[in-house]
Amino acid sequence: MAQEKRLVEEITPMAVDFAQWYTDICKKADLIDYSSVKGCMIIRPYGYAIWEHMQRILDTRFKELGHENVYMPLFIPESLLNKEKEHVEGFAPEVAWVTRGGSEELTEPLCVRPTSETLFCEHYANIIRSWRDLPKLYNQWCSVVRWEKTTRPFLRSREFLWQEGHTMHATAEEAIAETLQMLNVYAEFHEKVLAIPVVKGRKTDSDKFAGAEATYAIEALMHDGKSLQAGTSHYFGDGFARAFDIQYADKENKLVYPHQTSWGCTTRMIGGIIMTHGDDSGLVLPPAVAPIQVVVIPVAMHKPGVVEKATEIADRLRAAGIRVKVDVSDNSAGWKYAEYEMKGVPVRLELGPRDIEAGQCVLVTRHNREKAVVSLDGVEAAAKEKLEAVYNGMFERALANRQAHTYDCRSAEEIIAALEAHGDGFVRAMWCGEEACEDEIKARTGVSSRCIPFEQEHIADTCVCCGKPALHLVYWAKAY
RNA sequence: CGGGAUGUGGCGCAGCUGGUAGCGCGCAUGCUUUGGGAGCAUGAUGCCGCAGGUUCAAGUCCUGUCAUCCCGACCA
Repeated sequence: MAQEKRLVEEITPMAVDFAQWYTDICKKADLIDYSSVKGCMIIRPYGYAIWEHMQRILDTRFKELGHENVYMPLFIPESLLNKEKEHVEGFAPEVAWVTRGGSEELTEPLCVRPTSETLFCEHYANIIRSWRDLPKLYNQWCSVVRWEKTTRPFLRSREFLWQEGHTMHATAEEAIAETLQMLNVYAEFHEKVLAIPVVKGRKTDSDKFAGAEATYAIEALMHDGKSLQAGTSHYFGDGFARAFDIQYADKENKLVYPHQTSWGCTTRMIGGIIMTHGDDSGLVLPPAVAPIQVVVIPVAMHKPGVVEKATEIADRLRAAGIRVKVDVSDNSAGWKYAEYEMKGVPVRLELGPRDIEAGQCVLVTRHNREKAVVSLDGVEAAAKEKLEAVYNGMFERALANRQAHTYDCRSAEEIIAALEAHGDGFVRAMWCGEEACEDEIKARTGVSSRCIPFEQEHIADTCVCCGKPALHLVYWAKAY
């Protein structure tokens, strides 16, 4: 029996082993391969194509908002990295160093950038002279290196791809507005493009970026109830400007310090897609970033006219602006169904001799496997409708999952009980603002503070930990 | 970085008290098939993760190392 043979045994079920399920998808959907260096993954064409769509959409948005792309060097001299105290203390433990060039020891070690604040600052110090030079709205797409101890594909690799925006502004107000604007860009990108609902908020001081005055982040809840920080935006005040001696002459000809921001998001978002939308059959891709939006599967391919018709339909869809692949390989139709489900293709179009005769085809949406028979006349519009339906279905399902796993708690005991009863998820609880309470909650319940959400609610008067008057509602969760 | 597990054809695994490496899937070729991972036939593919050591002899024993996974501490 086919059942005994378990032909479809590619992916470990989520319920059996979530981490293995995740890794299986990364490998079996052809997103990545491992390399010979720990934590450095090979992003394969299918995975990279997803990243390219993310890049294209974000880059367009950044440019609409006035940002310009630049490229900064890969290396940072040790002395430059050391200029801002908190920054270097935060990053030093995970920095990779180059100490030799060819056969010569370098007189000064070079750090492989873990982030580029220092490089941008050094440059800004040279080019910002007058209030007329502001704002500076720079962004770069690059990879950075952080020598992580525990690594996982997309979620935590030693080298990862990202974009980092670094901006300089005349006033604090303007810089803060930029910080929040970019956080909103990220939030909107996640919700409208990736179909991942996010919580926007501010990080607590203990979780702040090294050297930042305030760090804002978006947090998304994954299938296993853990939270993924999916994008961050930092406000630096003039701290780096002072450390790097960046000054400009304002309109009164006084020398003043500009105010700075930085913001970034990474290939980690691909991990977020996997863990938000994936299922036991594999990846489920948001249509907007899917390398293949519609896969056309000719059924009974050997019969005359089937391949021709499938190709014709594919051409029509392509002409309508849809990313299409028609699979004419000699695998069976069933094999192809499974294959493209594994790869998360949002819509499958089945076309066989009976369909052709009837002037119709079958459209199957990946996220819920619903089949619909549609007329070949106007198949373009039908496919677009389905892509829209996939997006909507994905977002609603992810939102419902988050709501089902968000718990309001008033004590550590309630937190423990809620997680025990309903599984890991977001805990919403009031906090007094003391780091000691943050630490204690983490020690007692396992959840750490994720963010202080912009959308505040007053669900209790007192801190969930110490019972003193509460300052904020905080989202807590186990985190990636 | 601490605790645990695992490295054997592309993938999944077997290989006992050391004795010249095997199975399933996949892959190649041919024929028959094709609406949910097709069948038969023939065939190819191994520095047993890597480096040392013990031994007449190492996939097997010992040491080290690298990688992957899990649990902690740290982090996008």
